[in-house]
Amino acid sequence: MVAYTSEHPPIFVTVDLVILTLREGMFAVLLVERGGEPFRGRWALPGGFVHVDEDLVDAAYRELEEETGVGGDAVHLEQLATYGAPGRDPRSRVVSTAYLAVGADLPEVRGGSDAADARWWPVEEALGLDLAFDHRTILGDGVERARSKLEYTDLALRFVPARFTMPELQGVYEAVWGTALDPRNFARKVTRTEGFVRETGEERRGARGRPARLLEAAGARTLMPPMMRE
Amino acid sequence: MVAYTSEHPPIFVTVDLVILTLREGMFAVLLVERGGEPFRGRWALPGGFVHVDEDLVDAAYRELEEETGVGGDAVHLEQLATYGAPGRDPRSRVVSTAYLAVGADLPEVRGGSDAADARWWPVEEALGLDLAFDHRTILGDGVERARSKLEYTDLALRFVPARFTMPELQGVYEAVWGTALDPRNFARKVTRTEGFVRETGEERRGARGRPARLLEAAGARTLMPPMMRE
DNA sequence: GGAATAGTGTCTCTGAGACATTATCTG
DNA sequence: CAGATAATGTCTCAGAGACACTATTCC
Repeated sequence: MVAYTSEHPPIFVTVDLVILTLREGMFAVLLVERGGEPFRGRWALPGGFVHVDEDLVDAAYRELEEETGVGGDAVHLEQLATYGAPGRDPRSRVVSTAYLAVGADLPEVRGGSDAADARWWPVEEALGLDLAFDHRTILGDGVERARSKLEYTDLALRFVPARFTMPELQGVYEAVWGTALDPRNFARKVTRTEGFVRETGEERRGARGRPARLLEAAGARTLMPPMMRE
Repeated sequence: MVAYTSEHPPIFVTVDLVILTLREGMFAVLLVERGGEPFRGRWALPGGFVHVDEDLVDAAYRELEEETGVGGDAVHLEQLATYGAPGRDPRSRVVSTAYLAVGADLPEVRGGSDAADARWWPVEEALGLDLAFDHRTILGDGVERARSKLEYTDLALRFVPARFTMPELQGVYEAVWGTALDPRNFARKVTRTEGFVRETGEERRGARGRPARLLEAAGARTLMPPMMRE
């Protein structure tokens, strides 16, 4: 490694966020409509520049809070990948580190500091949009990461509140994977996977039908054996 | 996203490489001894600055070739993660995207353009070194990525030549995972995993003992069902 | 023929997948 | 009591893990 000289010109660094949640049982992602050039009027992932003295993950938390109003504790955040092709931003060389955020029932949003509009999109619809920059690729990678992490980690629990029911948890898997699962096999699998969920002893009453028992996380971060995607 | 102003100062971007191979059956990583400050005399991952008009992955290929003399085709390269804590480089703000490289029996190396020395280290030893920057973290992440990708992808085949024997393949798993495997169960598993390996019809003779049949890759990139790490 | 290395079969157990009925609540 | 929703058990099949001997070569 050599000393810094003009041979190694600086590069702009941004973070972009793939923020996933379940809204009314639908797998959804937050997109913002661009208010300025380039790509004015096109939908994009929320994101922004990294400050000079700011860690990448802190920049991601800051953008997350700015866009959703939700603080870091309530939301799972993990690095996805870094996208750095020259020309991905027509203005200048910009390298972007993408983060995946997952939260339970994140709030409705409208507008933003520097965006014309912002709203939740059903993930399948969002994947069909012609997004700004290389955000279609990033979104696809984020969705795939979430889908595969449902298999072998407790990521599904980030899509539901601290207390949840077995049918709600099954709904997470069904919405994110886009498949139907058998409730008998699902419940058996969840129950027998050591440390995944635990009974709270309480029930959720008041709705139609038989009351559902409330569960909570039991602490395991990785699932052995994993859940099977079909 | 706003326009570029002095509010968003540029940042230096580098790539670092975790280059893994098997040398005489030992799981090994390439480290370079730093010839300049900071961290002069400490061991580090090979890496360097990204050029202004160079894609990140191209910078990684370039560094790989500079350090090992091996071109891209022979080596598997994938992005690992990006490390961007302020202060990780004492000189200025540097964000580094790390890549994982895996090749079969990569050549001996000595010295380098900008390094005092370079050599292959047994991975376990390297993990015990006090590496420069945050390279201990990066190395740990790279090794864990390789270990887990042996389970569900054909990454093991990148550690061996195009034609290889069943005991050689088993040796990859044993060296990288650091565990002993049962040859009967191993061969059954490999053989029954659709598209993993195929017989070439040839044998390797000339060594002591019964000749080993030569196998080759059969094309599958992901293994279903996965190999099991103990 | 001896040393070295490659190659293989069986049994048991665990977990996945297919499948329909009963239980408990609200209105 | 009707409608809605939650909860659960059995059978079959596939794959993992434990385990020891035979086959083929070189010297």
